Amino acid sequence: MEKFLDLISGEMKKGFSLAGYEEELGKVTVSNRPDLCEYQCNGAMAGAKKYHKAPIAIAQEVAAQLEDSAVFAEVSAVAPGFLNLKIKDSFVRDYVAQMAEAEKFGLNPPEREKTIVLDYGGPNVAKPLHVGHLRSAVIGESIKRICRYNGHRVIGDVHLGDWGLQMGLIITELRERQPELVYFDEAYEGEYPAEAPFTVSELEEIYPAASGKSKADPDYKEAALQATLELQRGRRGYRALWRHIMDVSVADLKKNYASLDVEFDLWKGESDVSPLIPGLVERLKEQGLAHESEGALVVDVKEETDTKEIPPCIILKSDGAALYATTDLATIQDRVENLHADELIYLTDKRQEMHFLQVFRVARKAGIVKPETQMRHIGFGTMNGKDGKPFKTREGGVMRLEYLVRDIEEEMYRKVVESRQDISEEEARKTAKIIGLSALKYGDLSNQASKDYIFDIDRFTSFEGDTGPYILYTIVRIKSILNRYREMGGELSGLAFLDPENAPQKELMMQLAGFNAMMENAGQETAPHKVCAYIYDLANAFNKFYHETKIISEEDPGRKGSWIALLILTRDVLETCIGVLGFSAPDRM
RNA sequence: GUGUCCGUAGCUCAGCUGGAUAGAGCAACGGCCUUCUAAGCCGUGGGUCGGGGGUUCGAAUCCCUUCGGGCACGCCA
Repeated sequence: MEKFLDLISGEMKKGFSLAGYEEELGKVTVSNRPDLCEYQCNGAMAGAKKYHKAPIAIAQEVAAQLEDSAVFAEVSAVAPGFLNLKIKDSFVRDYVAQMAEAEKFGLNPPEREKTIVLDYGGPNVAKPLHVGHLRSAVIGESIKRICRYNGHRVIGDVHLGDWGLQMGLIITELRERQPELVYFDEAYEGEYPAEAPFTVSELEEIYPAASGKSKADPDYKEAALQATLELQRGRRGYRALWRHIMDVSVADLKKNYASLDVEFDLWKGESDVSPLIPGLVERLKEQGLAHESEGALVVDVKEETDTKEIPPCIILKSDGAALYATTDLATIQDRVENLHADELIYLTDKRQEMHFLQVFRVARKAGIVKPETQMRHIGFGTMNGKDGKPFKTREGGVMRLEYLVRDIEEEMYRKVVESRQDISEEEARKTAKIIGLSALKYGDLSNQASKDYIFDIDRFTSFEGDTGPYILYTIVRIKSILNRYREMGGELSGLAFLDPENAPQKELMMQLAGFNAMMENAGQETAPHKVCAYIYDLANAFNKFYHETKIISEEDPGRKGSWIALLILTRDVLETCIGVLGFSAPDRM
């Protein structure tokens, strides 16, 4: 469906054209003076210079051409040259009615469907998720859903950190604690046990213990490095242990991500591409891109237009080991060759910008990606506490994601029980979980991803004003009316939209009409906060309408039916939007 | 030091491809529940858009400069 603003602009352009002006001047925007008009066009002022004419005169001529417009109820030229517009009720009504029938409420499919590989998550195995992983998961999940809704094929990859020194550390620590395990017996040739010799919580305790020791004891660190190397070279017992660590850890990670309604299509990691690294390094050497510098193998990525020094991208350390950039390049190769990615999007902390700039340049220079493959790094800001410094627990440590989610759910449970006496324990728990997730996610997503933001649990759980729970509350209100209507024998299908009868109703309809443009834009800009801003406006528009209109008690079946149709559409649009944001609404709250 | 992002109400943030009186939420104060969920609605107060200069008929928005802050700048990820 053509977008609402484009239709209006089209009509305005006709006006400019008929009056003898360039039609591009007829671009219409939403009014920034709602007291004066619904939409506005500033083209007369933009054209004044070109046509050597007073803007107000141009505006008046254009307005005169649009007197009998099927779109505008009112076109007035106002000093110094604004065109103030009001839309015909019937035009708004028709658009909304079409939207209700259309697939995806009139959102157009993309010109070209892309395969996008979205890299978000990035947890290290054997380490619990903490609040630092929250933004990546929440923003990434939403971008994935927004792009999918816009008609693209999106593959989400968690991209585990599963191949580094941390694995060697764990193996070394296990060996100290339980040297009798068969995994450490090099002579052993039989099958290894199916059960892991540790639990998740043990694993989570082992890693920091080992990490601490390696810092204090050089011999211990040497042992860990050696274990890492042997693991990577394929020592049987170590590979078996690694498998256990992965299984135990990934199961736990999946559980944690699931509690956030975050779901990855692929659980790949650094280890998956390690076989590709030797070939990749050879290729870079043969292409003459990689050369030795200060003992390391590097690729220069400087460009003439750079405004700053871009250091070369290190492919192999001076000890010959691969590092972050190397596995990322191998991963790009894998994603292009095996997943046929047209676009690669990475979601990480914005501090990694330089790293991705370097990696992307190497990938381009070496032809690892096609010239038309897009690569983007979306760097998000830090989550700070109320003091403006990186978020910490009261004790000063990093907060585990699990505990954060649990605390928010507890607080929500308290509030749900407080406001609803008739609720069962089970429903209260379930509802608290849903509301808690909306609070957490909306709180994050409503800020621009690239900016740092203040993470304030008290504010997010207060759920007044511009919050997730406010959106859910609005949806629940609608559902409640629809339920009542149905209980009274009302029909939910075959309802016709009528012209809006008052300003709040028209405002609500115009908000709805902006859906497709908003969703397309949010997709192009990978900007979940635009979806948040939209549903907040939409929820406001609905709540104003709600207070203005008694629906259930309305006796005229036509009006009532038309209002119900509007409610259904509002509910569906709101639920679609929170769906792409990554949360859902309960039936009651 | 170089680069980069940011600085908007007491607090948290929108707005930034230039347009009319700079918007929300929280906090403060005042109204609205016999009637579809008051987690709501209506209203009041609160701003030299960090400072200065420039471009423009018009600047929070574009350019320059200055101050303040975050972050990044070769073998971590």
